[in-house]
Amino acid sequence: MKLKEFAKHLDLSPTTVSRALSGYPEVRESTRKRVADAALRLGYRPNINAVRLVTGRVGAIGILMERGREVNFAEFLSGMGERLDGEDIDILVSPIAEHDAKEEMQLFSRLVESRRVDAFIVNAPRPNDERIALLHKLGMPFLVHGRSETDVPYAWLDIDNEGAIKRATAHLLDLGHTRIAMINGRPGVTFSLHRDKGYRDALVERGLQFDPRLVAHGSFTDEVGFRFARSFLEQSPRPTALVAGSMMTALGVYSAARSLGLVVGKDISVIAHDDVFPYLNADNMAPSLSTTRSSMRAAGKRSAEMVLQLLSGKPPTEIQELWPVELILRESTGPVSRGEGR
Amino acid sequence: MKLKEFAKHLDLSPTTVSRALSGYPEVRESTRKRVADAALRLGYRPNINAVRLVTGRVGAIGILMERGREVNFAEFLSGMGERLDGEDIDILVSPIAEHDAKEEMQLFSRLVESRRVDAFIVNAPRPNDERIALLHKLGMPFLVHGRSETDVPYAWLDIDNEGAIKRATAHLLDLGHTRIAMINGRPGVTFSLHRDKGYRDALVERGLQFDPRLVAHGSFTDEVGFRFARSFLEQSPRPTALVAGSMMTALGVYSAARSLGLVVGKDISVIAHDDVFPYLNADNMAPSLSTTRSSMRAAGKRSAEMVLQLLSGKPPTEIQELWPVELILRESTGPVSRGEGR
DNA sequence: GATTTAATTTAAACCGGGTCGGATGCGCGA
DNA sequence: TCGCGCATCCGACCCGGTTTAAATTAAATC
Repeated sequence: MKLKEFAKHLDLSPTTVSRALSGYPEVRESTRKRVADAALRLGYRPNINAVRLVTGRVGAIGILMERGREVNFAEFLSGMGERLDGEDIDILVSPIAEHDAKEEMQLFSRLVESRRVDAFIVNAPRPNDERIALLHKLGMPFLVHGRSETDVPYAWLDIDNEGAIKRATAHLLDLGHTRIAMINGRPGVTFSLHRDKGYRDALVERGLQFDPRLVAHGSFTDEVGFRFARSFLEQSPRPTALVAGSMMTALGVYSAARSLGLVVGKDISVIAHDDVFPYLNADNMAPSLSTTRSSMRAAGKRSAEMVLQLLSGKPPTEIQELWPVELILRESTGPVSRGEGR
Repeated sequence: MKLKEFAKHLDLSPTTVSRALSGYPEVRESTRKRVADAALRLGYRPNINAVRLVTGRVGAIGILMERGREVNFAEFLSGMGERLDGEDIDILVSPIAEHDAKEEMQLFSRLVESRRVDAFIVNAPRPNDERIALLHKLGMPFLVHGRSETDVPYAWLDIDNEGAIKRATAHLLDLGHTRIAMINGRPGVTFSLHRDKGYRDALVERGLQFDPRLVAHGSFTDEVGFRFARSFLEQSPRPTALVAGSMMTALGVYSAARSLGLVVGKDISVIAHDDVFPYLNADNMAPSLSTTRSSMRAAGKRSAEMVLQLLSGKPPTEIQELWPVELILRESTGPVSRGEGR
């Protein structure tokens, strides 16, 4: 059913019908009601492509899904959906493989320039992220989930990675641990840098020296967690505590500890960062896992909200939020055991 | 830059330019080249909304992301992306909460009727799934990931859940286990039903009786795995083997076993279904986990391919695939230990 | 060289709505 | 009664391309 036919049914002009449905004030209330009812009854719905052509809006927010970041990603999406439910805005996901940087940027350019979305969400930015520069140059509204160091003014939502890891590390120090290892995220991305800083600062404040052999970088998989944890735990002297970048990493760490006959929470304390997945709960691990916690879903929801603000014209520099991170202590952390530590 | 301006630059009519870029045969090769070069140089790109309006195609495949199914979902998406890379087709994700069925269907109807996508992928179908009926009624092309029992002819891609679980169960029986528990997926969805059938058939073929107290249904989370595994393992006589619906479930099962002082692979054999996540590897678990394995990513990739076939006019009934599932034995399965079993 | 035929190119008609700039009609005060 | 303002409604043009049908040009045939 097209607008014209539909309007004829109602003995009205297409103009009036269009306005009635879009809520313009110059339509009599009774007329509007009549139109709305008929639309429902006859199942009329404006052709979305026509609307988009004429309004210039696409009705979609774009987001890239990088291979290897799928875990948190789904939760983030889900959060976005919560907020976008009812708005007439879709989420357009472009999965991209981890090509080399150049190829990735090309793909990204194509995506942005083809204007299939009204705004973009950029994940896991790096300092001076090229993507941010490009989006800014092209005038495409965007929100960064995370932060970047750049001259471009931009909107962002980030969690306090630095503070979280600093606090976690400090807590382990308070428990008497002095050799604390960390399995961080991929090298180069801002959040990994922030976490590194938090870790170092905590050490420095206690007068301890940073030991590069105790820090590793990699993606958030059990594989990486297992491998690095093994190599850390085989060092001598052995670290007595370990900060893990994600729940998946922690699973690998637990396995590694077990494979070496070490008891988590006693021989080795573990704190991991938890994005709060509905399918993997720190409380259910054995022993239960101490975590720095921040809901990825909540971040997704809030991000959607912030993008909407962006689209309604609020300046990017007024759309910036830093979220605190909780530290939740469970069984995986304990005082350094006798004979270990300093 | 609009088509008209761009054409003027080239001293050609918009028609010819449009055709040159779309690869129609009635344009001289030299002309086409000239146009293509200029397009690149001047950065001309057809307005996507205009193209969509006139062609009637949207250039997007829709897929619903149900809360609670996020884990596998991201992998599936990623696979789709692999195939869709280069095609001018986006993935439109609509996250939906688990409302009541009615509300969910309404949302679904809105989504489908608004024609924002060219085709749909339906996940986790039930027998006689309403969504399938609706899509069929509306003439919207769709692919079902999984199967449904319905009169409607439809395209689908499914893994052989029944065969996989039957084989897994049979293997456990071969090892001497007679009390085998199963933590299946959500009740009501087809794949859970298929798995139930595989489980029962394996038992029946060995002349064993089905015991409803040994089967549970729930979503694929560690929480569910933990809870059900505990309750199974506290039964007397205790089951000596357990089939888990997912990797996450298995994590919960491992925790439950540990919390009861039972050794996986010795006191209790475990086989889980593995969708193959890059971040969670059955080999890295301690002990390593025996699995029925089928790549969700591969399924996503193939699904995208099948949708493309659908869109190019191939009849749905010719687009149906059942994938076999591997059974991979690792350390978590072993013969029933002395004193246990029958 | 005139006539066909094939190869290119183009003008014009859409695709299906939104919205600007008037119409139209009615009530009210002077 | 006339003029004016307000509440409603409508005609026509525009969004930016694709595609049909027709025109133009080049190549082929006799």
